[in-house]
Amino acid sequence: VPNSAAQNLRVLRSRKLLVTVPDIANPAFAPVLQGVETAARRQRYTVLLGDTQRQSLNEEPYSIILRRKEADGLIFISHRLPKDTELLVQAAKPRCAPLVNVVEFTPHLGVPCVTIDNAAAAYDAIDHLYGLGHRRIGIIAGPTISPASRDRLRGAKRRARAAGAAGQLIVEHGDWGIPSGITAAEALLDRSPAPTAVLGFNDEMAIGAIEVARRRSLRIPADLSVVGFDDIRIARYLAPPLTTVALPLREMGEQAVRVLLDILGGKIDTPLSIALPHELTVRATTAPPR
Amino acid sequence: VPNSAAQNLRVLRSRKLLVTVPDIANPAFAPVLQGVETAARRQRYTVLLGDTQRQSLNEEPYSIILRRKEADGLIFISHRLPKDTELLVQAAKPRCAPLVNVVEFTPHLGVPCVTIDNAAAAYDAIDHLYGLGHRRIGIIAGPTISPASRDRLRGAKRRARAAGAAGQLIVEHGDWGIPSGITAAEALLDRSPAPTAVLGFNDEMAIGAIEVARRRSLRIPADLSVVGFDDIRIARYLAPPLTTVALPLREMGEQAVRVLLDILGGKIDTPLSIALPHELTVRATTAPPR
DNA sequence: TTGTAAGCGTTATCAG
DNA sequence: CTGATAACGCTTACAA
Repeated sequence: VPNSAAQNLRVLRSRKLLVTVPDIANPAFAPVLQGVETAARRQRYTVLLGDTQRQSLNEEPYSIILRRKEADGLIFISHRLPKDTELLVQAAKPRCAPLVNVVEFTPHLGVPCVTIDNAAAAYDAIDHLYGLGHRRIGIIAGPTISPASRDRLRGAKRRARAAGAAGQLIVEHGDWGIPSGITAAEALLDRSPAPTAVLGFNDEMAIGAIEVARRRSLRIPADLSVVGFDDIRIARYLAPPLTTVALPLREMGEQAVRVLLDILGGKIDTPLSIALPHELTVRATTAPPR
Repeated sequence: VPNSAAQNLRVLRSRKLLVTVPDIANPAFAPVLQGVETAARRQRYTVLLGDTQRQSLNEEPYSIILRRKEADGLIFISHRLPKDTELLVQAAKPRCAPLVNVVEFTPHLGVPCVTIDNAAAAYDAIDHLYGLGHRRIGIIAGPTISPASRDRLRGAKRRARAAGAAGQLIVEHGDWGIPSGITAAEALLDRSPAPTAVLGFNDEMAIGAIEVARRRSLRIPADLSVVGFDDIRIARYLAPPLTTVALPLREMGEQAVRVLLDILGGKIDTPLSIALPHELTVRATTAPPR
């Protein structure tokens, strides 16, 4: 059995892919990781894992990994290029640096990304609520800096404008975590008139909204409808089961590996970004308003 | 910036730790991974991730990684030694091979492990239910082959015997996933007399029990009490918030790294296993039986 | 077909 | 203290 370091040194290639996530404990990222891991193993690559805990500071050691050729490429779930990787992008011009974003980016900066059509997805979610008769809708968006969140906001507003009700859309921003969803939902429900429905830009923040409803003894969906984003594993087991925009998370991870290996293989004819289909999954947290 | 492969070849050490999990999407493993990642980075190690999807077949490529010196050591969450690593254990005798188990093992086979006192933890959970007045208790255990599950079963039975009610404990086995928890809970509640409380050996199977209660219109905790294990992040946000035995998952990951690095550093005076404290976290799924 | 040698980028050693 | 040199284990190219 050949020694890995010697082999890597000889061929100048590590057959390792670095994956950085903002927070492993976010249940939406696990399927992405599974997809990455599966696709990587199929191509005889292994996965180096980095958890940045959403701290820019924690990204630095990982950009060093790339520069040390400890990994051949990087797949990152983040709303920004990891610290110090701009250099790599510049250095690789006019070709692609071996970086691929999943989930959080929109086509941007010459960095390939694997996403969904975020605007259309949010449009669909709001459309569902309008179809049920809701007009005053609260949105728990992600951080204002997140491209995915911005796109979703754009799609949501477009649907509201189409109904001539853009002013009826009220927005709060969270950080994707449950506690921030709680805070945002409190603010939303304190408005008057209060919204009859809340759309969270991920399931965790939607869970925050459900928690606030519970605390205020609002029945879901009778008194308040809730829609999430992602379709994490427990979404269907919440009480009541969560209506949510399902993302093909696992496949997004697999596709990210494909794109990255294409870049590494020198196939520059790779499209710069891939949008996969989403699907509104209607369960039991949405109903007509009273 | 020095090249990693050359450096590794020169010093015959990769500063990488391989971590294999049976299923990344199990929310209990994420905090363990975070602990491992944090502790590893602190010691300037990086983490190679492997997801075995509970398939013995998928373990093989990872034992090769060790043999190729692609990683210096292995932390594994599994009820068995990964395929082909028995060889490493034998080869290292009488010293420790660089393998450490987290969460799933009990002191066993000369493989160091980081666990909790599983028997005591289950004893405490059953004791809580007895204290509330429950006598007929259903248990959703893990696979019969899992050492952790066996120890928990032993502790639960000890508490039941202490109350002279060992026969009142009824057991079904799941595979740690929600669907298996549903199946097991169905079987439990079909018994007559039906149990007034259910203890799941992880939170996901407990969620399965809650789901069955919902389907049968049993109110929790009025008609059925439920206790889980792990204290995953969403446990406190379930409706009602889940009573569960909290495991120090993150710290278990950190300790596993410490033990592994001690082995790698040749400190053979390392204790062969570490048991960390658990804590029964009482929330709202438990109450006296009607 | 089989075998031999060079060199990948470090670090550690040893001589100046 | 500074600078040349060998060796880590493999792959590949080339010669026998």
